[in-house]
Amino acid sequence: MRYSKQRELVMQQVESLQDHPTAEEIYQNARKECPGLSLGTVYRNLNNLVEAGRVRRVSIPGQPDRFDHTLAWHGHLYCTACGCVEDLALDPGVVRQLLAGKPGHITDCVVTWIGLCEACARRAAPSGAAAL
Amino acid sequence: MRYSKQRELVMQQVESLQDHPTAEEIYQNARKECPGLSLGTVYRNLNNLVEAGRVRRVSIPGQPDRFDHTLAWHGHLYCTACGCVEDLALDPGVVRQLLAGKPGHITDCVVTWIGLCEACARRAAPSGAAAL
DNA sequence: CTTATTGCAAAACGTTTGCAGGTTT
DNA sequence: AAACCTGCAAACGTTTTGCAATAAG
Repeated sequence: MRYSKQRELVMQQVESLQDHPTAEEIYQNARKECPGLSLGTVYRNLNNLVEAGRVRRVSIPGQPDRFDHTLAWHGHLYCTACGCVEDLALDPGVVRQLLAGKPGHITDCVVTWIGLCEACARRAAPSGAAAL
Repeated sequence: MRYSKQRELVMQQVESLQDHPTAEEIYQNARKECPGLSLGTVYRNLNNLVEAGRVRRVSIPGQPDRFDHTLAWHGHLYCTACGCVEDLALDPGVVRQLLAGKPGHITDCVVTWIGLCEACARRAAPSGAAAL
């Protein structure tokens, strides 16, 4: 893979916008530093970086793909209220159990929680009310 | 929700094509019994049925949505070789741990395994060779 | 000099929607 | 008759692609 200003810029954006940006968000931010940048190039470079293992793709059902600079295994919480995506760690024991004794040949396991993030949950049930 | 021939036909297809059909597959099959059926109607009815809780939507990253008649909680294995999607049960203890102690207010948890199904894994590593 | 990479625009893809007409209740 | 549902076709949002021009090695 040959060096390119655009690719490094995309990489930097994924690292600095740590909140799992979409391609569009990366494009809008990167354009400030490189006005001629095109959205197609952002997509192409995100695919390059994912394939090279420098970036992870985060797919949330019904949403555009997001991109994550954290390479270590983790899951994501998608908040249906504010739309944010938060990293959620998983106990190593649970991860082991998730992968153990499965048929076939597992190469990856994606875990996504759907619900409200902590801030939105607090907003929804203010006065210390029980939150399921 | 008012009765309609088309909706019941879509429901039947999800039940009889038990291998998590896509909207397109449901459309192609249902058209044999109802030639005038349109793809838009299939999508509209799948959305109705999902909203009514009679059908579950299965989202696999980078793939068109699939639909599942099994309502009980379970995960899916997506085979990158043949493209099939298989149900995979999860130990109730693991499910409890997946949901316990999470911040916010979790309403659902999606678990998807990526790899090879049993048949494709056997094909890839024939003579009893170690798999992973 | 060779070939990866770019910007652009068009197209692909899965899915949704507006509308006029047909069905269900 | 009122409300819902349909087929059709156009539109949508996201992502990919073909191309001629540019930049990297």
